[in-house]
Amino acid sequence: MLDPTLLRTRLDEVRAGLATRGDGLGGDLDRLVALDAERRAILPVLESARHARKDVGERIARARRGGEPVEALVKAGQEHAAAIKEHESRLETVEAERREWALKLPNLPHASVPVGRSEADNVEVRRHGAPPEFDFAPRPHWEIGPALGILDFERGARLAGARFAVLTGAGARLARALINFMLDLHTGEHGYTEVEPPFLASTDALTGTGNLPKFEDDLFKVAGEWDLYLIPTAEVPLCNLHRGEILDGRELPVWYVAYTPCFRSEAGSYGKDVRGLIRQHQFDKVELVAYAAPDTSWDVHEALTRHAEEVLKRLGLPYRTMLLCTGDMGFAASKTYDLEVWLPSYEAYREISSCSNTEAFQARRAGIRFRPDGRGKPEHVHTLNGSGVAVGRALVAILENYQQRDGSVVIPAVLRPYMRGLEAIEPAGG
RNA sequence: GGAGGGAUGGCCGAGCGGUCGAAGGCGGCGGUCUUGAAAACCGUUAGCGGGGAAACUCGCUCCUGGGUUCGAAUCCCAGUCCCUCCGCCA
Repeated sequence: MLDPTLLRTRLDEVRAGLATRGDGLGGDLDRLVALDAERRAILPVLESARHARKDVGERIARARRGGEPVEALVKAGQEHAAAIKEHESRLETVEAERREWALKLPNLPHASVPVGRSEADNVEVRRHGAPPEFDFAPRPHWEIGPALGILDFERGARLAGARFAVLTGAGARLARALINFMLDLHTGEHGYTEVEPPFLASTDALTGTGNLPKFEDDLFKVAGEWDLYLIPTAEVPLCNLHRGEILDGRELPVWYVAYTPCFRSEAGSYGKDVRGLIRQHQFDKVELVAYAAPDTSWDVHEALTRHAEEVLKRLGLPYRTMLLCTGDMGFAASKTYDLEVWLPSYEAYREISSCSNTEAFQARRAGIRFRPDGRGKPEHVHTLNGSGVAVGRALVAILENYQQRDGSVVIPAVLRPYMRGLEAIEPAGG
């Protein structure tokens, strides 16, 4: 949610900022501003009516104690009550519509974000490692995995349909090794607190992060009388951990990391990445979330991005860091870095992590505030999130970048302790 | 799934439908006493939104949402969460 004061006082800037996202929402803003003005007009009228009612109530109590007649006062009270009811219902109507509009507006891009229309306008900020050079024809992971007997798409489909896969043996173990390696790195060296949250979330939680009301189609909803969805990312539970709370500013920033499976219906992505593990309905991810005071959140954003990069560095995977342009950013983000890992099968860098600062956008929706010095007026915190990193895509990157001529796949050194010392996954008996 | 009990300020805990935003205690803060501290004593201490330069002032807030009433922490209905017992279960 955008700052309502900003909407009131600097409408033109907001309009210009949102336009760079290319969502095309000029008229929406006018309606929103009108509703806001209407709300603010009703409020003082309603409040003075309430005051009058309260006043009459006290006079009745006093009259009664003094044994005086109260009929006229009661009559006046009834009239006030009727007026209040009327104003309240009007306010309710206006407020409901205002909120509906407000929740559908995306975040304003930060000034340092390049203006652009699509992926093509993103800016590379740094690069690490170089794509491997093979002296044989490298194969894509959807051939390597099944050949090694560690990855099975047919059986995934048998269990749940298209875009589901099964990992077996060393494949399953590799996924678990990646999860444990990442969690150990972030908790042990980067200072994160590990969380194991519910894997389902309520409408309120998903509204807090910005997934609802606009993107319900991307979610799996639980059938029956449940107000629950499968989480599309651990960002949802981690950002809602402190929903409705007032934090102590002296304890900021706070850092959370969680491993969870993630579930996305990927509606609207038909035909994209149909082969392999790149785009699945279910995938594992280790997610980083930070709550920061506004004056440090941009430093925290850089730090969090570096924490995600460290995973790729230690895994020895070549990657580059991209600053997303205005047109390619997610709904809640004010600024986003994507980490893209080299995938030989695509002969391209593909997204493996996305690190965003949402500033107060989510905090305003979710009511997360802090008191700077532990006292005084609460302000909204800034929330940040980043994949640290996507497990499925990391597994893909390892299979493809570490493949050998004989069909085996070398295990990156940092993962071997998690693989009982296994140095490579061999074709024969894994 | 069945049967009960509960939700009040930072915490504990009172609260006949009418100056109740709420007794009392603890904790916190300020002070007296003391070389210093403790103890004791005195005072003070909820949040949110709006108006005002300020003193101050208006509204909302006793789990949430409805209802009854001139007036609800208090009465009625629905829901959420927590606890105990039974059943079931990893």
